[in-house]
Amino acid sequence: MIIRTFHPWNVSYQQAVTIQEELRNRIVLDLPFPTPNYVAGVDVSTSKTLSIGWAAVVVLSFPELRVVEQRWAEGTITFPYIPGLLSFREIPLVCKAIEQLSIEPDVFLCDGQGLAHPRRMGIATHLGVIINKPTVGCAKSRLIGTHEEVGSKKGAYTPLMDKKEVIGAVLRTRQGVKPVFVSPGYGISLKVARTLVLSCVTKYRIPEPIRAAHNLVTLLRNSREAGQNHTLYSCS
DNA sequence: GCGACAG
DNA sequence: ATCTTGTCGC
Repeated sequence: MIIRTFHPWNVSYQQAVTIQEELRNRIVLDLPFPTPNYVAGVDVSTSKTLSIGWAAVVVLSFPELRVVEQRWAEGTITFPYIPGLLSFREIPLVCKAIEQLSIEPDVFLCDGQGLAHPRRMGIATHLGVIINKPTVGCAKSRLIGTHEEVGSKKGAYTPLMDKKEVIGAVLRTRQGVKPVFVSPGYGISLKVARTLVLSCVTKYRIPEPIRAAHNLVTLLRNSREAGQNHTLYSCS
């Protein structure tokens, strides 16, 4: 996939916020979105000590949910984790992985928020604006917004509200576990985003594409940082 | 001023 | 996100 970045990543906190406010005007939610053939999952893992990280994008066929392509990238992580500015920390590396794709996914599921963000610029939305492809935010916890209790059955959901605006859905993907926070990233409606996430869930809380990407980055990190652990074990 | 706060 | 063991429940 060809990616054209139109803003710098090495920026200050204030510059990052300004960029988000500018990019907000480029959000589109009504791109054509037929039933997808390929759904990608995106995730990033960071080193516990060094300032490096790994990004992975895994493409699954839909609705079979079989892995058909996976790409990854290793690189320096410079931007700190600041709630609300996650995209400035993770997207540069994510783009390095996405660039290598030979298949062009119909939609990308991201581990984080989309519109459910103070400036409507969660990592999923930011990524979508950059690659001009449909994206969905699927976070494991809340950044902003309020909501009622969610039903206990798989598929139950309740709107996530910011003031009087619906910014996402709190979705129960499995009985007996915490719900996930789904919000449109880019080029997709909340309803379609929510049903897509549910369609990508099998027996786990997290939808398969994101799970696959998370497994890959975890594998990469472990294989790269195994050295210290092996030293500890060999002492006994 | 204080608390909350994706990954 | 990362650290970190066993343990309780479907």
